[in-house]
Amino acid sequence: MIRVRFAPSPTGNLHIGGGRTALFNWIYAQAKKGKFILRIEDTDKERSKQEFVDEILGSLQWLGFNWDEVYYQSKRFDLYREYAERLLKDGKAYTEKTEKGEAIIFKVTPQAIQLNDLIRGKIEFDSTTIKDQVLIKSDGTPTYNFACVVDDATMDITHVIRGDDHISNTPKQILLYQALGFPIPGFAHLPLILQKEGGRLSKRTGATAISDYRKMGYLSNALVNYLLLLSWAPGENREVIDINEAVKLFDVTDVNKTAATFDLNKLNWMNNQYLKTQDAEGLTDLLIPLLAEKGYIAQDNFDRNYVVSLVKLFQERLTTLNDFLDWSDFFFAKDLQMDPAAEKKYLSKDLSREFSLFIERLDSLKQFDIATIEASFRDLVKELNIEAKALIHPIRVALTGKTIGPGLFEVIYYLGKEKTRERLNKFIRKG
RNA sequence: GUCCCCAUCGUCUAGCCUGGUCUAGGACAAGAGCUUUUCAAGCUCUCGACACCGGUUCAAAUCCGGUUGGGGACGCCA
Repeated sequence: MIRVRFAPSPTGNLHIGGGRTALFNWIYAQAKKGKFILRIEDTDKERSKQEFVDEILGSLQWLGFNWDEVYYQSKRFDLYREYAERLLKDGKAYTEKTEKGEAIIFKVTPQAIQLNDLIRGKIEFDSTTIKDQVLIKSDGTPTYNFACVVDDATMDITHVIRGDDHISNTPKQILLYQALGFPIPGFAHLPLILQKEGGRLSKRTGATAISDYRKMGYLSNALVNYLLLLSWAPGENREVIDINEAVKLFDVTDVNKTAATFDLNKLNWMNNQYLKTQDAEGLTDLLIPLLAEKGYIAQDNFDRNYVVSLVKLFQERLTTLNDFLDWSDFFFAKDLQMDPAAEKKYLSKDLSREFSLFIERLDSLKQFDIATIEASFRDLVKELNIEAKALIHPIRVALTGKTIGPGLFEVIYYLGKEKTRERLNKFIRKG
């Protein structure tokens, strides 16, 4: 039975890199029908915060990485001490006193250490370049490397899948496995995700938290798909791939060795791919709380079918969920937000006569549906002997406040006769 | 400074293990066009890479060595 773990430290949010590590652990567990274990590494009492634990758990759930077991290192201090004392008794460790208390330190003996990485192959280290390792700090808390080894061994972790930045921790940990007589798990070191400017992803140059992407309106399955493509490919030039399909094809040994740059452009593209193919009802479910928050709809009293229709109208042009909020405002807001540049460009000219005639036509329509609206409009421009777009653009701006948006006749239909008349009237000069 | 990892279009990658089928394929971005009612979407096309040097070989993107470049680690942080 394969057992993998994701071991975040609750000293900050779950960031892109952590999410990606969680993804590869989770997907490997799924692929091998093993267990995915979550371990909260909260040994640093000063920096660990409950709010971060909640945030990390929430983000993992949002991403869809459900765990089979969860552990907290802060509850296992006795265990770490027990193993440290065993090493002490075996003469493999020694104590050192400081003002604060007594630390237990592991004695590193000279030897060659070989790591057979599942992704990178053989890596050799010379232990003479490694200092003696603190196991238990003088304040009684375990160090990262020690707690990590004791936990991975006692939790029967078979494969340690983690970031590249842990490669240099691995020989230290292997020494501890050997000293404790624990079987050594398989190791797979994932390449790091870099930012465009070079170096690791950092808050300074953009969003790093998984929750940030959620807030910006990215779909979890799009984000996961994008992250999966950073250092792994399903083959056959496939990119948009269902996670269940990916599970069938995935193996950790196929992961790339090269660090990848996080590219927002491609994430945007990916999100659009998911957004436009997603079921409109499901999308509506995601949008409703956001619309309510904006005050566009009342939480418990709104026309759901109407919202679904609007979602369908915008769906294929959305990059993020938030685009819907920004673009569909004119359907919900009482006061139209007018883009001044758009107004200047399309509504400076007096179109009173054209608008009035169009309103008359709308009013006399036997049927108010998209096709009929369009037919009567086409008829009108023919009669006026003007180009359709010469009137379409100004009307769109008058109705939506924008130069962009869905087709005009859909807009009129869903806006309704009343609002259409009202908004066009504002641009009809009396006299 | 020491140790470690990595190296195909601007970006993500396929190919590399098991040399020849690679005048290196796909996607994003960029540019052009088509469509058109704007913006998207869609479709077509264009631009664009095996870091460098040497070796092995009849043959190297693919194997080996070095150089350069990039990244990471060297805490009683995790």
